[in-house]
Amino acid sequence: MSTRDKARAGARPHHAGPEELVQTAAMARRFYLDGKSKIEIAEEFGISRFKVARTLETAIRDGLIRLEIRLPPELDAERSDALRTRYGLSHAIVFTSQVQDPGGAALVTRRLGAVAAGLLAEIVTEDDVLGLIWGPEIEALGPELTTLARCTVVQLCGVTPLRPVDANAVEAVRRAAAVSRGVAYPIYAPLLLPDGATARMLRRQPGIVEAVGRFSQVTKAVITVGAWGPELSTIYDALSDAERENYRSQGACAEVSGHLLDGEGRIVAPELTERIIAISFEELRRVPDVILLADGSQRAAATAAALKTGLFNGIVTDTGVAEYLLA
Amino acid sequence: MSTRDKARAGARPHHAGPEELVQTAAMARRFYLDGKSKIEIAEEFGISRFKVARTLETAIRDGLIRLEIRLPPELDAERSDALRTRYGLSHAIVFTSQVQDPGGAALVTRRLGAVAAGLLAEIVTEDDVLGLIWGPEIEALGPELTTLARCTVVQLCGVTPLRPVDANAVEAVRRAAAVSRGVAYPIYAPLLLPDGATARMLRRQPGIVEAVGRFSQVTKAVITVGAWGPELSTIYDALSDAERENYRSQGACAEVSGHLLDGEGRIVAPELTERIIAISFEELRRVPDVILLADGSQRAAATAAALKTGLFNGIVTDTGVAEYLLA
DNA sequence: GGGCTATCTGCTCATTTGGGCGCCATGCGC
DNA sequence: GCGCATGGCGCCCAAATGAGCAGATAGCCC
Repeated sequence: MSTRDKARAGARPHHAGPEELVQTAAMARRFYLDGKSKIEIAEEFGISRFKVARTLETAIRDGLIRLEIRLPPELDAERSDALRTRYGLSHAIVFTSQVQDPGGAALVTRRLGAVAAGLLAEIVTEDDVLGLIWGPEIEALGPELTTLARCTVVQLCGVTPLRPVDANAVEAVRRAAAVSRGVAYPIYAPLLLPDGATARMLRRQPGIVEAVGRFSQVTKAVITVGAWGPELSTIYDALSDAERENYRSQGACAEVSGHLLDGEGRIVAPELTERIIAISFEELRRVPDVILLADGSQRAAATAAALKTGLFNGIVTDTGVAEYLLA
Repeated sequence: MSTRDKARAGARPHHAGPEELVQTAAMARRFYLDGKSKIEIAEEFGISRFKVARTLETAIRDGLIRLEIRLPPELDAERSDALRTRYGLSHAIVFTSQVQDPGGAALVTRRLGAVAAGLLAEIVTEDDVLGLIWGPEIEALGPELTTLARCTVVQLCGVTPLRPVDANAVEAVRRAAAVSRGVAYPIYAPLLLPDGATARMLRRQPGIVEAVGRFSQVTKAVITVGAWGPELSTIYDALSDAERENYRSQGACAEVSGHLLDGEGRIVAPELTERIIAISFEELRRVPDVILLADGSQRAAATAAALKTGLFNGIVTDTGVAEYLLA
């Protein structure tokens, strides 16, 4: 009879009869849903277990049986996985962004905040010291935080409110601490100062030294990346035109925690480092989990540069950026 | 951290974070689609293989991963399987019927013919001797036959054309033989005769004895079931009103191969058996594969009775009948 | 604070499973 | 008609897997 099967089948497509279809479906249900073993199924249908295995195999290959992975629609499992594998990350979450959405940049940032809040709720434990940088993504994160283990929260840099919405700049840190019922260490100081001396002096000020002194204890840091352009970087916006152009000519492409990076992730303008109040790359490198928040295609190249620093083992980003990173 | 998971999880639903969702999705893809082993996956994600197993397990349980079995829409895999299991059949195929379809009885019969033709194409081999009873379902089967192994085809009963469409009563046998390029043994004689003597005489006639003599060689028989009512049974339609009522009072409920059955599948009116030209139950019992074609809810009870004879190891029927049989 | 419970975790061992192999029947080209 | 290629089939054996178990840990109730 099986010989006839072959004869009837002809070429590859193997025109299956109703009996075979129904039987295959039954075997698939038995195996995948009822959890029966192939041996049991073979006995039930009076065939060899190898036949069962091959039947299911070809059924999957021919698409008769399909595996559907249902995920909240805002999560992009495929790109998340690709990103994680490609960049060797521990955490990689890509959420879907409607690229064509016109004024949607702010909306994308809000969704980033929600996803990042979910991630923090998931991975932060009581023993963690959570560090938050300052930036629009962090501000979007704040309101979305609803659950958090009782951890300490440390602000990782000063703030330079330039836009009205920045008024609640340190709000995220306070909000995180409130949600987690933990201790908060905000930094009430500008991110960028006129010179290194001022910055050094400020770092020793009470209320600031408490936070800065805890940089080395941070176990999970959430960092944003800025691109070298207006409204895309807190540092860029705080500099003069001449400085902006100067650094651009030096190849500045991205900004991470107040540090400027070129396209290869190397620090340019080390002198700027003196003038900021922010966690350093050396300190960041000792943090077990450093998660990069990056949204918006305008920041795609900057995100790539940031990843090249090797500082990050986690990323939360949108489809657009992910596609750039995977291209 | 896992302890926090539990704390955060709260009750059963386990509100999963994005990281977990994405990771689960990645593991599912690795395991089910890429064919990686759980051990490999465990190594890749830095967890134990047990954790991988449990993650996938709960993902399936919670519906995050779903197995979709795609089948031609006319086939009802679930009921086919249920029928097969419940009645211990080798072949059970249920096709979907639109019950509310008003004049759809004929349409259902046509679909039954198509499905049955597919089944025969699938299971009949060169070595088989295919036996076909006479009835509306068989007539619907004929035109649908397009592929058939080179088998011998034997008609299993005489015909009593009462309706115009019955003119081509033996057409199915000829058609089957033509498609299979095999030998046909039709029976040009009435199914029901006035008395046993006539029937016995006819069975010895040349052209009839060839077919009747081959009843014992049949390896696959296709049988229909009639209900005890007008237009539902070839025998009923051929009897007089008095006889109909007589047999009804004896409990006649179904008609199979010219034999009347009560609700329990027992033969009533054995005297009628003398008057027919049709394969007997004894002969039928020796046929390895006996497939029942039953369509239309009017025949549901009759089908149940027929199955109780234990003659059948296969059935092709529609959803309505299947539901009755499973109720 | 102290046990108790529920849960998660990884382990051992028996079972299940798949890759690769040879066997056999069939179809095909010579 | 006859070898040869092809594909299905089942088996061997090593790898993969699951069931059940024991330890650990945190939450919880008294």
